[in-house]
Amino acid sequence: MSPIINSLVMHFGEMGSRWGLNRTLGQMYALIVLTEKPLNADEISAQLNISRSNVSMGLKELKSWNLIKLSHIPGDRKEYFSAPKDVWEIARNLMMERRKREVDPTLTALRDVLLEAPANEQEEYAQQRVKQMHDLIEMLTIWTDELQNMSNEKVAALLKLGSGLSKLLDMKERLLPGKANKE
Amino acid sequence: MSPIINSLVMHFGEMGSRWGLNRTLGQMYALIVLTEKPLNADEISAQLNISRSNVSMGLKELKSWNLIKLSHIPGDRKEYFSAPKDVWEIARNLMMERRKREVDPTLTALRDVLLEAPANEQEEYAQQRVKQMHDLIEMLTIWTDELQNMSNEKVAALLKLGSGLSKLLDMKERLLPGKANKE
DNA sequence: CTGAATTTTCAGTAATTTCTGAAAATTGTA
DNA sequence: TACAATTTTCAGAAATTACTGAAAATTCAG
Repeated sequence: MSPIINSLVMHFGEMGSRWGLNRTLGQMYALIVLTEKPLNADEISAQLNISRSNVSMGLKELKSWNLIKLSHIPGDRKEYFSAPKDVWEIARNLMMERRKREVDPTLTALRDVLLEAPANEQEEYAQQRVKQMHDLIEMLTIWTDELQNMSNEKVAALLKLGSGLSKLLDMKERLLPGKANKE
Repeated sequence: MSPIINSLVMHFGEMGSRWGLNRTLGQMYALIVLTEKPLNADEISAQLNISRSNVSMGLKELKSWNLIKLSHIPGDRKEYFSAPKDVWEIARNLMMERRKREVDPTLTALRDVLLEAPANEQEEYAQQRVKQMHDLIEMLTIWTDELQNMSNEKVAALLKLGSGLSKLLDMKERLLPGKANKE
């Protein structure tokens, strides 16, 4: 493996655990993303020195995250894997899956709590905090939905706004003062 | 512990591991956030059935995330802990710390790779992908900086935009077509 | 200062997560 | 359909991470 690719594979291995993945998954995905031609499971297993079965489990996981594409080579029965060529697509899918795993269950739990009648002072306070959290998380959720549906170009434009964002908000406020937004 | 609080403590315990924390940390923070009066380490230890030393380590971690506030009660030598009353502040700090741990090191690693001269075809392809990732992550970083510096009200307004966001972008494009934004 | 109260550290243990090899299941071709 | 190629599953082993109790360090009132 080329030194550059190797160092990135190592790095993403380290980071893998900090993101919801794990070391092997991070390494596998780095290798797949950085390699131009699709790889089969044996190649991945050999390059990363991990067992064939571990690769199989890793690929299953990456599939469930929608992070890899499957392809075939004529006359070869093996399956070949590659990453979307578009980093935006990768980022989108990552965001979506993380939200599904990390945020959605909490939103549900908070909603459930809000349906209960508070039994005393303490619970009243707790519910008030739960309400705040719920509202914040719900807004974030709506936002990420919005990002999902935007074109790459539009998301890119939005991100490029950077510090212009604040100004844009002010402008909007001047043009459409206090106009309520529906979701 | 009240049933409502208990169920949330359990839930955040579960989720703790999916976020960069761990079970105990999630439980501790849920308890602190949902309890109105500041808690001391012994109370936390008792309520959650975890060792005093574990609480100490957890509090150290929560401090490093800027998630808790320290206070004292006159005539009591113990330290008391509470969460910011403002969920935005919590969300902000969480975002900042996660970025520091999960994104910044990667940005650095990607930059380092971009400084190397590609040795062959493979490396050339890899660098091209690294460039894409780098640019995307850098934009995200600038954005989160921007969010850090915005007032709560402004962030709230931004989040509330929800699906109005897309329209706002269009509007901007009409008014200031193609205007470049500096960071 | 002294010493009791409190907090922190840390080596060892417990719990959890990840990884492997062997076996089972699936796939596609002849 | 039969069978070789390939992939998946899964029980146990290995590695990692989290937790504890005991001891050390710190803090602060007297």
